[in-house]
Formats: sequence, C-alpha cells, structure tokens
Amino acid sequence: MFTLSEENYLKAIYHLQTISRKGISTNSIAKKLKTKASSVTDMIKKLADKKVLVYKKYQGVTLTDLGNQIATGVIRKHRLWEVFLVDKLNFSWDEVHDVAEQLEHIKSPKLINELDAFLGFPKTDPHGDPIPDKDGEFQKIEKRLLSTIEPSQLGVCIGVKDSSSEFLKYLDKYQISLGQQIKVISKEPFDDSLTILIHDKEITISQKIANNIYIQS
Amino acid sequence: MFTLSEENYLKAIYHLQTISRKGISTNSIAKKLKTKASSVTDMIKKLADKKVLVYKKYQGVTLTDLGNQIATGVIRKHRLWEVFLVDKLNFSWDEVHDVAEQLEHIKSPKLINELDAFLGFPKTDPHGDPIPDKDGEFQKIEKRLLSTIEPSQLGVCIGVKDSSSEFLKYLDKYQISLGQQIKVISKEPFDDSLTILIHDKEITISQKIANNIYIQS
DNA sequence: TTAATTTTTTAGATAAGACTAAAAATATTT
DNA sequence: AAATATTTTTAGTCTTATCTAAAAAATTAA
Ligand SMILES: [Mn+2]
Ligand SMILES: [Mn+2]
Ligand SMILES: [Mn+2]
Ligand SMILES: [Mn+2]
Repeated sequence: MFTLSEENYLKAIYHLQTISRKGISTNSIAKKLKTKASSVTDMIKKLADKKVLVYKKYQGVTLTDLGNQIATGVIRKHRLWEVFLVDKLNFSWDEVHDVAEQLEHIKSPKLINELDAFLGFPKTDPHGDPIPDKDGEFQKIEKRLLSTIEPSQLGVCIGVKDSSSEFLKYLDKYQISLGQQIKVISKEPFDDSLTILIHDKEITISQKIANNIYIQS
Repeated sequence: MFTLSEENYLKAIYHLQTISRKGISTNSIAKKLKTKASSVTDMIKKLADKKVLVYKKYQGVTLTDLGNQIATGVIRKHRLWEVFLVDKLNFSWDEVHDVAEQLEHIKSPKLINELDAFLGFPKTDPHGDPIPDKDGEFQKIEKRLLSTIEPSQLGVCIGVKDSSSEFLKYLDKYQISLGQQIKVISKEPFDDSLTILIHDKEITISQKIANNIYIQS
C-alpha cells in the first residue's frame, strides 16, 4: 500500500517521464512537487526499496512497471473525479483540479470502477487528457500545439497543456473550449502572436497562450 | 484547518456525547478510536488549544460550539457520501462505511453542497441516520430499539445501531431492511429472544440482534 | 479512612515526511 | 586539466501522531 505522499511522487515522476524519457533528476522532482531536493532523495530511496522505481545515486530515477501501474492508477482516479465534478456537480473546468488532487488518493477499487461506469466510461477528462482504463491502458491522442499551426489552416481545440485556473479562466473569457473550431488567420513575425478566427470572431492571442492549447487538425 | 486525525477525534467525541452527555473520558475516546489513552491526552490538549473542546486535567472533555460544528460537518459528509455510494454507485449498505471514512475528510464546501443537491437533499443515510444540513441542523428521529417493543405491537424498521458489515449482512439474509414492517409475535422470557413477523414469515432473533434495530412505532 | 485498583497524565522513544546546512559528486567553464 | 558552478546526497533538526513505561491523581474496596 502506498501513502498519499508516495502516490504524489509516483505521479510527478510519471508525468516528468512523459516529457523527457531520460532518468528523472532529483531537482526536477523537487521543483514539480514544490519541495526540496533533500526531501526527494529521502523519498526516492524509500520508493526504490518498494520496487516502484530504479535509483542509482546521482543518476536520477526511472519507474518500474509496478511504478507506472500505480501512477496511472492515480491519474485514472484524478481524471475520473474531474469528469464527475464537471458532469454531475456543476463544477467548471478551472475548479476541479484541487479537489481531484484530494479525491485521487481515496482507496477503493469498487468505488473507482463503479464511478467509471456511472460516468459512461469517459475517454477524456475536462481538459482533454486521456483517462486510463481499468488496466491502465489509454490511447495517445494525436495533437499539436496551436502555436505550430500555419496561417490559413484550421483545427479543433482538444486539450490544454496548462490547466491552471488562471489560464482556463482566460480561455473561458474568449470562449475557447474543447471541441471548438479554430482557424489561424495570421501570425505576427515579431512576437509570434496569432490572430485566430473563433465563433466567427477574430481575436489575437499571444504566443504563450498558443503554446498551451492543443489542436487536432 | 483540521487534520484528518483531529477530525476523527472530534467525530468520536461528538458520538460519545450523544450517548452520555457527561464529560467524555480519555479512556472512552481511546477505546472508540482504537488508540491509547496517552495518545488521547496529547491530542485533546492540542484540540483544547484550538478551542474546539474544553479540557481540564482528569475531568474529561466537552466539545465547544465550534467543535460540534466541525464534528457535524464531518458527519454530514460521511453520510452524504454513503447515500451517493448506495444510490448512484451500486454499493450495498454494508460496503459503504470504510470508503465514507476516507471521503468524509475531503475538503471542499462546494463539493459537498453540490453533492447534497445532486442527491436530492436526502434526510437520512443508508443506515437510517439523519444527515445534517448545510448549517449543521438535523431533526432527531423518533425511534426505539426493537428489543423494547411488546408482543403483538408492530412498527417499521427505520435504522440500525450497529452498522458493521457483519450485522448488516445478517439483516440482508433475513430481508430486514429500512422501511420494512415488523410485528413482534412473542418474547421468550428466558433469553429475551423475539419471534417476529416480517415479509409474512415468522423468524426468531436473539436479543442482541433486537438491540441493534431501531423501530418507529 | 486507609489500602488497593483504575484512570489519567507525563516522560521518553519511534516513524514519516519535511526542512536547513554542509559535504560530496558531477557538470560546465576557463 | 584545473577551477568553478551546479546538482545531489548526507547529517542533523522539526512536527505530527503514535507508542510503552512509569508517575500521579482519582475512584473503589476493605
Ligand atoms: Mn487535474
Ligand atoms: Mn485534468
Ligand atoms: Mn458509516
Ligand atoms: Mn451511516
């Protein structure tokens, strides 16, 4: 059995691995979890003892199959709870994360599988992220950042890279939501800002914004 | 803000107060929480500092208004989650308690109030216990133990005193459930066992069983 | 009203998880 | 290759929530 803290470490390492696929450094884990490197060293030793990751001093860590399994299990719970909050309890997509951070640690296989069924086996969460099934499997969604799309091309918003409340509220303000069609009108060479067509209206967004919106094209 | 452990102490003390209304002893808290008296002494000092209970050495403790408020808040969450599990996720009444023990500590006022609305503002949980409303108010349900009912009288099962899985499964076996009409046929003077009529069938139950079923008559 | 028993508190220890400061190893510059 | 900078680990401390053993207070019995 794994503690709340251990589960958070595993989830953080899992997410870091999807970006870099090298050994994950102590410092990067510390940064992600807003803790200190020395705390991370302590914890990864414990996790190595529990066979959920491989650790060699100064070499960073890699999750084992067991470690990946536990991490995806926690992510499955996090995302299913997010769907529940939005679909059933009138939460908006910028309100769900903190509550899901708590709910993801509830231990009950029956609970999570019944919740999955109750929600109709959703494939993605309110931010467009894929939900692992009971066996931890999920298909990778084909997506690119809006910032990589060339002028005159168009696509559909299917996800966000940043799911902070601030960013999501920005998107709400401009009515940018999942499933929304977006056409890139032009790109400003000086600052890479984009003028896009959405809801039949032209708006200009910074490159930082465009860098956090996923598009299927 | 209160920790999981502090919340569990407050809940335990609250429950003990509904039975005895005297100062609650260190030992009784220890027994209820399956911990040691010395641990209880440590914790109640901390809780007294936080103004949720009044503590004088060797005198036991009493919850303050704030303490009662926090305790009923946790109980509200526990019972609402139990309703959710039974009504929406196909749990049976003997499966919900352990999961609710975890869920009751999730912190989010919006979550619990939306859940309440989603469930249709239920007044009682799957074991017949009343659910406090947003302000901590709930009406006391008029009830007596089945063991106190005289032969030839009849009533409706509206709650259970023991909600352990073992006891609830026993009730399931004999199809004794909430809302069920029960008529007491006779009482055996030797061991106070009862012969009752339920579902048009006569069954005999021990005094221990009858002592854990609440009846409205 | 003493004496024995039970309850409660205190003292000291432990484990988890975090922190700071310093040492050791690795990586980057000159 | 040596010097410097960065990263990682170690050592020691702190807090929370436990525990055991012993001391103190309160209760019950003789
Ligand atoms: Mn989230
Ligand atoms: Mn999400
Ligand atoms: Mn319960
Ligand atoms: Mn209940």
